[in-house]
Amino acid sequence: MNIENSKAQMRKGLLEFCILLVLHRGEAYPSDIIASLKNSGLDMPEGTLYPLLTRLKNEELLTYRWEESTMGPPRKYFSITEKGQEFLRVLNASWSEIQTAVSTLSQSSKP
Amino acid sequence: MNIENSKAQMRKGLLEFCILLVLHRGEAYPSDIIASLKNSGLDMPEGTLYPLLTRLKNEELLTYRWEESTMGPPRKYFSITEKGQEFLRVLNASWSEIQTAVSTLSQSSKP
DNA sequence: TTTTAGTACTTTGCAATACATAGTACTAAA
DNA sequence: TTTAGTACTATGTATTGCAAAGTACTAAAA
Repeated sequence: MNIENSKAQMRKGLLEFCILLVLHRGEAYPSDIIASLKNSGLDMPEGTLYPLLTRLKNEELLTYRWEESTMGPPRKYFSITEKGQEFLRVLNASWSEIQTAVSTLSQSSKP
Repeated sequence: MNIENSKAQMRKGLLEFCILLVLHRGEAYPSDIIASLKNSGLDMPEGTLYPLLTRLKNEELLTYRWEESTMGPPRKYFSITEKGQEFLRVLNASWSEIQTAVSTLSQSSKP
């Protein structure tokens, strides 16, 4: 059990949720997303983000458009779809339930 | 993307954490643990719990003792070790960080 | 012009893990 | 001596995060 990894484990189930939260604020391209997540205290490597974006796009929760960049290759700007918004609401509800459950487990003491 | 599963995904990274939280309250055998978790809103099937308990025990975060039962086969009563307590503190810190991160992502709006 | 560096997207393969399922074993009651 | 209820164990698989290597574009340096 390596301690460094405990936060990473917890984060894993929240990856899609966090991506959708970021894109809920407006369209962004992958480096933007990674920066936003890092800024909030969550690290997500490229090798994780890109496949996830592709999966979310295939499920029609996200869409994207190409935009030329003067600083390198063109960028894929992703944005959340209406279907994605609906799913985000579900995830928000799930997140609340999880928080409540953990909170309950933390606070209760044996009778 | 099946909606029924979104909560399950989020829960996955918290399994060990929740088991340790339950045992922090006092020793319990697997059926107790499953009942406690269910009572808090988390379902954990046997096929998940037993291997996890074995892993945590091998890492010396848990220990157990056998106790005879009049209602069937003997039970394995698990309890948390000092090492487990320390690890639980780490997990609590990680959990706080995750909550803060998600909260930040939820509340921020694009400038 | 060619090379190098920086940025961005893509693909591949592996290791870890949750968990469904089936199996073993014990007790008590029918 | 079956049957049912409870408890622990073992096996096999599908998913998934992610490291790492690869491709492609632009701009600046040599």
